[in-house]
Amino acid sequence: MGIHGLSKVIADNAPAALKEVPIKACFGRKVAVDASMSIYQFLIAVRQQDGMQLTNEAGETTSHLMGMLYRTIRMFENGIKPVYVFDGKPPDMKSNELKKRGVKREGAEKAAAAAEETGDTENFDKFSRRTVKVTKEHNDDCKKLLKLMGVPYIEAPCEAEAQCAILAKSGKVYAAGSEDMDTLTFGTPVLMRHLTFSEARKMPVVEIELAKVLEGLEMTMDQFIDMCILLGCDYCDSIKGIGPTRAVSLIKEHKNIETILEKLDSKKYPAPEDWPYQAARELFRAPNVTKAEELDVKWEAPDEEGVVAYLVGEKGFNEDRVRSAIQKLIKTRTGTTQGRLGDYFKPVEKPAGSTSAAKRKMDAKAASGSAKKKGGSFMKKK
DNA sequence: ACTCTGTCTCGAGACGCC
DNA sequence: TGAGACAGAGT
DNA sequence: GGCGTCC
Repeated sequence: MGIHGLSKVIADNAPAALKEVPIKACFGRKVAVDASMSIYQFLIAVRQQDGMQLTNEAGETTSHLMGMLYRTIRMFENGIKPVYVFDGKPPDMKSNELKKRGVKREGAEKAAAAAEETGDTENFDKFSRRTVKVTKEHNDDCKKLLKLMGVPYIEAPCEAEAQCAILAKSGKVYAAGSEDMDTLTFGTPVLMRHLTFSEARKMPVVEIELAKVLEGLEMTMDQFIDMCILLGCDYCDSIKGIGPTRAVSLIKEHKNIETILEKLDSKKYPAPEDWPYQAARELFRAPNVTKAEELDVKWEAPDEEGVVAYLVGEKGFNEDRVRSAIQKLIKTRTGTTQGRLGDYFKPVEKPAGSTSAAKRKMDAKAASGSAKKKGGSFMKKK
């Protein structure tokens, strides 16, 4: 998934585009998050010692709900307001890629079954994680939970990453929150990575600014898209023998794939047969998305009893834990907690023109960074 | 020397008690 | 699925 | 922070 090696290309060629963001500087931001990707990660990671997913008594998986509940609350505690974006129908061009994944998954399923047969828990654990597939049920479970939590979600017509990018472009949200670098290729002005606020694994939130990526690479957006296709995307093959280094220099020299194909020695570097790079390019330039203006994104009060009825009543969660989790969520919306964090609230989510709060206690680097962003794209707050 | 490919490895959530 | 380390082949 | 537990 994503663009092969793009994150390294950016780190090497446009380091100024990358910025570690202090957690406090995230406060008040709205972020579009790829729901299916999150669910996928939870299904892989949330396991018990024997490698089995968490389930209720009926045997229904609950790993994804567990992850979604706690991560979402943790985001709110840090002032991040997520809007989750669910995948729609994948584009036809992705079917090759999806087929490959399906084949790999089948292999993993056999290996996992064999390991389970022989009681080899280590290998069962290893292979069963590779069999993970996000189903409609997983998605529906999470939509139900999000609705009860008062967290908005969007059903994208096609790729969630593209929809996230549009939301960020329009200013409905500040950034796309994703690990997937192709969100940049879809044109999100800001990509936030490692947006988990995990205490244990201390991974700093990293912001990538598209404008600075292009600046560092000295490319236009169209050139950047062509470079991403050369690096390797989900939609078509790339040219054998062209890796990150040559991809960057070829685009810089020739500006687009058409010219590269003219100039490149096709004996040394033959392009794939019937290479549909133009169609891939079109998917990045004009992806199938719902216009941001047509979307209503609102964060509402959580329905505590509803969440309890669902997670405790249906899914076997511990009631005390769920209630205290929801209390945390409620607290971040109203009351004293917001006051305490208010220092960081204004500078980030400003209505047009209020610069009064520009003063805060952050290190100079961070301060200049967010001050700049502030001027960019923001919507009125509700 | 540099670049790319292939193959291998590992890790992939979050909480709370200690 | 990706990201890093490595060996090996190609330019 | 490490480690057992969540369901």
